[in-house]
Amino acid sequence: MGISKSDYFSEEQNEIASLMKALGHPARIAIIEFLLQKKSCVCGAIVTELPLSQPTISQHLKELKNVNLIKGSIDGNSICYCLNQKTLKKIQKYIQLTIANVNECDTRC
Amino acid sequence: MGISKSDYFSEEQNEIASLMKALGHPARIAIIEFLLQKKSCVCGAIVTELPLSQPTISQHLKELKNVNLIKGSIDGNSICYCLNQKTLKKIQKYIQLTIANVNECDTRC
DNA sequence: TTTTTATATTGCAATATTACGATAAATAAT
DNA sequence: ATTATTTATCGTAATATTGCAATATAAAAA
Repeated sequence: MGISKSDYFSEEQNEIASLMKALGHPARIAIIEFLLQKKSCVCGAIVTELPLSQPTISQHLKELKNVNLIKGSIDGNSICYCLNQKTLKKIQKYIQLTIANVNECDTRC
Repeated sequence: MGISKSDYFSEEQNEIASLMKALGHPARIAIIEFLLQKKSCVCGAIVTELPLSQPTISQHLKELKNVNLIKGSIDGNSICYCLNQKTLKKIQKYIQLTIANVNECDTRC
């Protein structure tokens, strides 16, 4: 249906899935990487950097903002976006606590 | 358009985005977590565990398999799915090399 | 061989995502 | 005050995702 039954999963599972989903587009990965390099954090610079139109970038920024991966602050005429350390650390921590200790398949497989 | 201009981004950006996208659904997060706990790695067990129909689970498993997050091996009548350590490590490494060293916004923000 | 069990595939409806032109809104510059 | 600049929003078309019933497939059990 295109609807995901989020009620059936834990809050953490839903939250992590939301964050992963937000990172699940190359443009948004590129935005995150751009902000990590801190070349600039002004929206216009991102629009210049990426091969997408201004409305499209604005939409991607909104999605990243919706899950608190970035935050934007008004800076005169323009808007300065920067990464939300707290949320990124949350992802990192999740990866550490789960994925980090995978083992090879045991004999059952 | 629903089409993402993947040609415009780097191979790594596209690959990471694909992996994140595959993790961008609570059911698939739940599947990964289930396999991490290794209660069992047979498909049927996952169907029993999750509140989704068998075809839906099968579809989610297919998506995880498509990006090499899991691999399945035939075990008689059933199929044993297990995590692909290599791919999970790739995610972990990416997180380490990027997200892990975020700093707070500087004076420009 | 027939039946059961386990998983995959097909087909389809509902919804979501992606992209962008046009336009709005809001501040800056002239 | 007018114009330019910057970002957001609206509207819309194209495509993708999600979910499941029905059905197919394939091995196991009877």
